[in-house]
Amino acid sequence: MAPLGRIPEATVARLPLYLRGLDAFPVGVTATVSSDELADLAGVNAAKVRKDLSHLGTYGTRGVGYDVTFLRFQISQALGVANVWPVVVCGMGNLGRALANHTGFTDRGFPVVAATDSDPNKIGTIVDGVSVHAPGELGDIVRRLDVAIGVISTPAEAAQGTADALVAAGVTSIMSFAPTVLSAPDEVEIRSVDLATELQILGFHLHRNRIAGDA
Amino acid sequence: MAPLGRIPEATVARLPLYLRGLDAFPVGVTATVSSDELADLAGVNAAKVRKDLSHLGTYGTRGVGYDVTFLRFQISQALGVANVWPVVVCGMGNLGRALANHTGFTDRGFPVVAATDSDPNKIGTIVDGVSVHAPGELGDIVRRLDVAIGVISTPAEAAQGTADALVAAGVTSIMSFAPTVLSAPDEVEIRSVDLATELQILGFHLHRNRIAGDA
DNA sequence: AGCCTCTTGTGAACTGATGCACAAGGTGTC
DNA sequence: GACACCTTGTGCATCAGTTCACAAGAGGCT
Ligand SMILES: NC(=O)c1ccc[n+]([C@@H]2O[C@H](COP(=O)([O-])OP(=O)(O)OC[C@H]3O[C@@H](n4cnc5c(N)ncnc54)[C@H](O)[C@@H]3O)[C@@H](O)[C@H]2O)c1
Ligand SMILES: NC(=O)c1ccc[n+]([C@@H]2O[C@H](COP(=O)([O-])OP(=O)(O)OC[C@H]3O[C@@H](n4cnc5c(N)ncnc54)[C@H](O)[C@@H]3O)[C@@H](O)[C@H]2O)c1
Repeated sequence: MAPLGRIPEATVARLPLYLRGLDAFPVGVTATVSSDELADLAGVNAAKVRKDLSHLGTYGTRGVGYDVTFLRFQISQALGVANVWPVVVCGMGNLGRALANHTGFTDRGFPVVAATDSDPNKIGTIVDGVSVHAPGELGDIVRRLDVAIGVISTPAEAAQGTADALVAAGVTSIMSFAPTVLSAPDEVEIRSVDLATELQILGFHLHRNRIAGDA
Repeated sequence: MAPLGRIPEATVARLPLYLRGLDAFPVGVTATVSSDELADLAGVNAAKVRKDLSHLGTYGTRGVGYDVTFLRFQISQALGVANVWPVVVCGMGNLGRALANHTGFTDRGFPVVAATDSDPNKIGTIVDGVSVHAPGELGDIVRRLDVAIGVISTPAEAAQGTADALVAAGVTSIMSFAPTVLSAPDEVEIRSVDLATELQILGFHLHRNRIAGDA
């Protein structure tokens, strides 16, 4: 019954999964989906689906389920997927190139519009359709291309400096792959994707099971 | 005072950060670190550091802090970082290549020992020192090279099949980049790294702020 | 020794998220 | 219209994780 109140963080993190789950239904065709089905498609449980959707003020129909088209619209609305948020990739190394070359981002409203790199051999080149600039031009790029999100894929040593430059240019959303802690003002949202840590968490469980197995 | 009880998931996820924070101290030199300092280095707060470390049964010294060398040893012990867990990368495209080429993983005990790809032009080649095999050979590879962790960087359509093959070969730890839900037996630990979702979460906050700003 | 300062370890309150269970409300059939 | 059948929406209990606040312990200084 919440018309448009605050949406819990945990719910926000699942909305994209629901949206993706709805891709299983053809567009334009009238269909309904139950919380049970959607739960399967998104890999969560049905109670969570219902509670999450209730935060959107979305009304399904009791006895029937949710109208797929309307639900898609509601979630898109909440996430603001109609917007296009231009992305700048800082550090066109192995990872940066993979990101820039990835079509899935552009499709979902996150086009990579420019890149920076400190390597003189890369500056001025165009990689996968993305032009590479000197780090010093970051401020210009952000303003000129209306960049909303900065991706940090530089070595860890350069990450904080890059973050500072992004913040100085007015970017308030950062996704970082550098294995280091970044500091920034509170209003800047930083999502740190730490793959080495992910592997270490897997390693922890392997280690624990091995010990348990031996005992 | 917990000697070696169950460690909460949230704590496990932070242990690698503490370990990384301790890199700020030179090895072999005697030094102590307070929960406050370590909190800064890991980007969390001091209370969390103390509670987390208390789960390891680690004892710091009141009035002084934690002995850096001993703490490093304790956390390493808990995470089992002394072990080496061989990794197979499934899908040597943009992302797979970046991962295979990344030295940071090998350094931390996660060497990429082989890869698979369905592209006949890639099968049989060696990319960045990693030999690429046909998907059908996955079982052999896992057994022969004692693979512990499977990375899925295939297109989403091929992800479930790849996961099934990994599980059939006895792999119980999977890190997936494919934007899809994977099903597997309960004993298999799957960590899904969904970059498009991460961006959408950033997009949600941008969207919300934009609305708030207009109001 | 006595005292002061520092920092840990932890009980306890609090917060946010999860999952259960069921009444409320809708559909379809006879 | 009445009844049988579904599935939502939500109140409530529960759980995990976070944060506070402080007593207890350790070192150092006089
Ligand atoms: N490649 C992976 O699979 C992987 C996995 C986990 C984490 N990471 C992390 O992601 C980051 C990038 O990894 P990578 O493998 O692409 O490294 P890389 O060395 O291939 O690329 C880094 C790029 O950043 C550029 N660079 C350096 N300083 C810069 C600056 N100040 N501004 C802009 N560009 C700058 C370099 O010239 C280089 O091209 C690293 O922090 C790494 O630890 C990478
Ligand atoms: N590149 C990125 O930055 C990025 C970002 C987010 C998510 N992803 C996801 O990661 C995955 C890989 O992305 P990518 O950009 O590397 O794609 P890609 O198309 O460059 O690479 C995919 C590779 O997988 C191989 N492949 C196909 N079927 C296979 C199978 N059954 N077994 C083994 N290999 C198989 C293909 O031959 C290809 O080489 C995709 O699911 C993508 O959605 C990538």
